[in-house]
Amino acid sequence: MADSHTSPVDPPRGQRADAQRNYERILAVARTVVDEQGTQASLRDIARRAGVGLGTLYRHFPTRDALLEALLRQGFDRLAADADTLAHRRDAGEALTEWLRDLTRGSTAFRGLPASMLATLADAESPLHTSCLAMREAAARLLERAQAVGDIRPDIDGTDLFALINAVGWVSEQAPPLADRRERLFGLVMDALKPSAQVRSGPGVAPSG
Amino acid sequence: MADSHTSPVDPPRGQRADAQRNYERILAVARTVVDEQGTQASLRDIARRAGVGLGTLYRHFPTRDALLEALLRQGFDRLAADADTLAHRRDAGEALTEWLRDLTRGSTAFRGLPASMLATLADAESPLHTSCLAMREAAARLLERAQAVGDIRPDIDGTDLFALINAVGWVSEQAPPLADRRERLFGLVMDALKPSAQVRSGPGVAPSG
DNA sequence: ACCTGAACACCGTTCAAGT
DNA sequence: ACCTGAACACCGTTCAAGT
Repeated sequence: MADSHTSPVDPPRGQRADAQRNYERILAVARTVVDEQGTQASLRDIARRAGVGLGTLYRHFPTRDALLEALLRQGFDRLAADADTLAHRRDAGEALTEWLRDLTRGSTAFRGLPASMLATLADAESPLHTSCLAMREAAARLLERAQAVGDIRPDIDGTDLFALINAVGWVSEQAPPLADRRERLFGLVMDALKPSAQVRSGPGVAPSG
Repeated sequence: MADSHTSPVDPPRGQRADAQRNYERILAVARTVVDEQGTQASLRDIARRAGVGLGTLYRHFPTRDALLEALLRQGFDRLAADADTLAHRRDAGEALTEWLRDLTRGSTAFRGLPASMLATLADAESPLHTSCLAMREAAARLLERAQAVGDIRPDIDGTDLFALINAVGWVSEQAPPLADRRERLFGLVMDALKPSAQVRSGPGVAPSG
C-alpha cells in the first residue's frame, strides 16, 4: 500500500511551475469557499479569491464535479480503506453500521454534497461517478456479510444504502431543526434495515388482503 | 364546508380586470413551466410566456414561494381534508400509511418540491410555511391514533414523518434509477416506523455496552 | 392601481489574444 | 503550455416612468 504519494491532492506532475501552483491555490481556496457556500459555490468567486483567471480554473477543473472530486478524493479513499478493514470485524452488522455512519459524515462534509453524490447515478461521465460507485460497492460488500449472518434484511442492496444515507444527510441540511434530528433519523433508517422490521411482503408492495 | 369558492385558485377579488386576468395567466403558465423545470423554474421565463412584464409577476407573487403556494393550495387543502376523513378509519395504521402515500404524491408534484417544503421549517415567513405546518399537524393527528393502537413506535412525531416523506420524494427525483425505487423506499421507511423495528434504545442513540 | 422594462448585480461557459 | 479576461447568454430583484 506504500504508493508514491507526495501530495494529499495529487496535482498532475510534470506541469509547468505556474500551473502546479495555480492548481494548488485553486484547490485550497475551493475548500474554503465550498465549505462556506456548499457544492453550488460560485466558481467565479473561487477563481477570484484564488487570484487566477476564470479560464484557469476551467482549465484545471473542466466541470464543477471535477473540482469536487479533487476536494473529496482523500475522504473517499479513506472510506474505501475503512470498508476493507471493517470487512474483517467479527460483528458484521456492527461493522456495516459503523461504516455507514462514516459515510454519513463524509457525504455531509459540504452542504449540497448528498445531492451531488446521488446525481452521479444518472451521470456516468461525472468525475464523481467512479468514486460513488466505489462507495456503493463497499456498502454492498459489508452489506452482504451482514445479510449472511441475518443482521440485515435480504431485500436491500448497496444502492439502497447509498440512497438512504444521502437522504438522511440531505434532510439534515435542509433546516436547523432537522439537523438536530440527524442521528435519530440515521438510527431510524438503520432500524428499517433489520429483518425484524421486514413485515408485509418483501419489497414494499403491500398485499391487498 | 360549502364556502364561497368561485375559482380553483382564489384570485383576490375586487381587483382591476387587467390585474385579475394577469394573475390568472401567470398562474396557468407557472403551472406549465414549474411542471417542466421544477420549483427553481425561471421566473423570467414564466413572465415572458405569460406575456406580462417581470414586475407584474413580482407584484402578484412577491416571492417564489408565494407563487408555489398558489400552485399548491388546492392540493394542500385536499390533503388536509383527506386527513380528517381518514381519522375516522377503523385501522389507524392503515389510515396513516394511506395518507402518507398521498402526501408523497403531493410533495413530488413538482421536481424540487420536497426541498421547497422542508425549507419552510427554517423560514416562518414563507407563504408555504403555514401549509406545511398544517401537513405536519395532520400527520401528527393520524400518527397519534396509530401510536395509541400500537401500530407505530412511540418515539416519532409529525415532523419526523414530514421529513422522511420528503426525503423519499427527494431521493426519487435525483436520478431515474432511484425513481424506480420510490415505492420500495417508501415501504422501507414505513417499516421503520413499526414497533417491531424499534430495537436498541429509543431515539437512535446506541448504548455502548 | 397597475403595468412595463431598463438597470443592477450577479451567474456559468467559451474562447481569442496574449506570454 | 498555460493564463487572462472580455464576451455571451442567462439569472433574480428593484424601481422610475408610464397609463
